[in-house]
Amino acid sequence: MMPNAIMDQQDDETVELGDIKLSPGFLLRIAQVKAFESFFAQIGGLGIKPGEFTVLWVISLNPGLKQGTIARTLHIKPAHMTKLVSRLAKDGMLERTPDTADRRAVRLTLTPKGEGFVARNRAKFLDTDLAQRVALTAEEAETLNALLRKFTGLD
Amino acid sequence: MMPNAIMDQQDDETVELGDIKLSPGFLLRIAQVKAFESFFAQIGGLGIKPGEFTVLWVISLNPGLKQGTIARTLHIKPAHMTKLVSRLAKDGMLERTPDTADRRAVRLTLTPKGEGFVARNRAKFLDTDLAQRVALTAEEAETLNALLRKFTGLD
DNA sequence: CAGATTTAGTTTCCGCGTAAACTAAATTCT
DNA sequence: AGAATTTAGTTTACGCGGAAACTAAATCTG
Repeated sequence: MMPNAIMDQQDDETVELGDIKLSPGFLLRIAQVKAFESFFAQIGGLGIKPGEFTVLWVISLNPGLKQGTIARTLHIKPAHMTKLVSRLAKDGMLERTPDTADRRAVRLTLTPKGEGFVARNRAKFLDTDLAQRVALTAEEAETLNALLRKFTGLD
Repeated sequence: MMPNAIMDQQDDETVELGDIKLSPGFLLRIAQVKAFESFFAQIGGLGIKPGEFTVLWVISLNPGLKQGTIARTLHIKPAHMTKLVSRLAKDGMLERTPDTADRRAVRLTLTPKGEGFVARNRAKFLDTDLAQRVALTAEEAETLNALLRKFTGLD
């Protein structure tokens, strides 16, 4: 029979990706999916998400920073930042204090609970060794990091 | 006056990020945000999203592939894949044809419209030159690509 | 072959993150 | 100083993507 080209296609799992494997955007998406999986596999039980921890981390390094400044730095949109901060405040991780000089602005500081949480989980979240757990050598991992820093403009 | 440590904090924009700049997960997230921005700046007007184009692309290279196989390959969850494919079908980009042998499975092929769309926008979507538009040299961009491919296991 | 299990895909429900509209405060411009 | 504009943050409405429950078909097992 063999009627048309569709029938020639095997239903096996070998999929041709072609040049899309060269697209930075595509590669970055897949890479982030893997990083996410790795993140939750390692510390899914803690009930906190990458963005939330990052905010706590930045506040711990810059106590009293304005909410908007942090949002801009971490590419978090204002509307989302409001909810994220509310969640963390409700969890007792941080405190909002309105700025005395500019009464629109909100300054953020960690509570002792928040400080403890960051200190305790610091190593797990930074997981600079993620790359090692994949196929990269230490040197490759460092190169990848450096190129990503340059790509993102964080250098 | 200068009452407490909070007041020492300047409200300027210099934010200390510390070791989080070494975290692959963090770097990947920022990198992907940038890639997204670049994507929409370049072709936002076309009314299609990265994931959608990628699916069309893969079907064009593998006509008649099963929906689930594509989803697994591209790390798209089944529930999301259903909606994504429905959208593309409604737009007349692709056709679903139930497999004759396995009546649960759905095979996907592009319509002429879909084929034309992929052919026409191929270059814009692959944008291998994204890296160039940032701070990377051609060689660095290639290294970054190679490391991401290895990291993601696509090599 | 009948019952149990697995597999493909869909539907329902929900949360995250965004855009748009809004409030309030600060700043700019005559 | 008073009106217009800008800025900080919140609220509301919504769409995307995911988890869980579900349907239907195929496969496995005794």
